[in-house]
Amino acid sequence: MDENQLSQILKATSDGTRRQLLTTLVQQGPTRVTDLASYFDMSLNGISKHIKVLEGAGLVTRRLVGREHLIEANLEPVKAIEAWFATLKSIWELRLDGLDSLLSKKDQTNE
Amino acid sequence: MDENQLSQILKATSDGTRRQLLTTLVQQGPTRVTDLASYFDMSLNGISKHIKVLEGAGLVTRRLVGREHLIEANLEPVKAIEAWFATLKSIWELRLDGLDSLLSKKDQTNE
DNA sequence: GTTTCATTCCACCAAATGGTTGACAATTGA
DNA sequence: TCAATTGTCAACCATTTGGTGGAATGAAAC
Repeated sequence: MDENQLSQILKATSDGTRRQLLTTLVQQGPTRVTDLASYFDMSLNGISKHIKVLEGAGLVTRRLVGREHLIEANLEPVKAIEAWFATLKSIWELRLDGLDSLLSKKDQTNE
Repeated sequence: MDENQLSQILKATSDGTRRQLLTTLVQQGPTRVTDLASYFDMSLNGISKHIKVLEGAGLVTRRLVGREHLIEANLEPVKAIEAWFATLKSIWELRLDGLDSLLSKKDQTNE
């Protein structure tokens, strides 16, 4: 799991506007940049930049059709987040297990 | 699910140093700020600020014992991230189901 | 071929971020 | 009592971020 990539994905999703963009894309399927922008009270340029960030994180792909850019959601990278969290949880439980066995050992030797 | 809180959690975890801090805390249990800082090539103040960010996201709690601050990991907020992603996935599948039924309808009417 | 449409690139701006140092308050221990 | 330890706060700095407007590019339509 690439730390840098994980940072990119988390940072991309940490912005509310970008999460809304993703939600819209997931609901509507491939959508033009202009149409995406129409849902937000923001300049087209602003949305374009947000899309680039999502694209950089792999959360979105782009398909050019004539002069239009069709943007499509790709949820696969979010799995990296879940994997990271799962690792963290497993470390957590490992430590707790260690504490448990330590306690029961103490119990056996009556310390 | 509070959007603002979700942003805070994602932003807090989007930094590599803070993720390492969390990992260390999960491995070692409650740890003093100075001891945490010793693992990183960074000033104590820098670590202190990172801890504040994690604390703001609820990913870490603080217990004062004399002059020492014991920092402890709290993974519960990360569930909000998983919940958000689960919602996104369900919306995704909902749309695909819609497409499926549309296709099968077309199929029935032989269009 | 000119005009219109879709989008990005560039330059700019204000605010947030990640880091530093130095001063300060509280607790500890000699 | 007095010095050392633990940690935060405040100020500062460079960089990144989120936003803007305007020029440039490229395809489409008339």
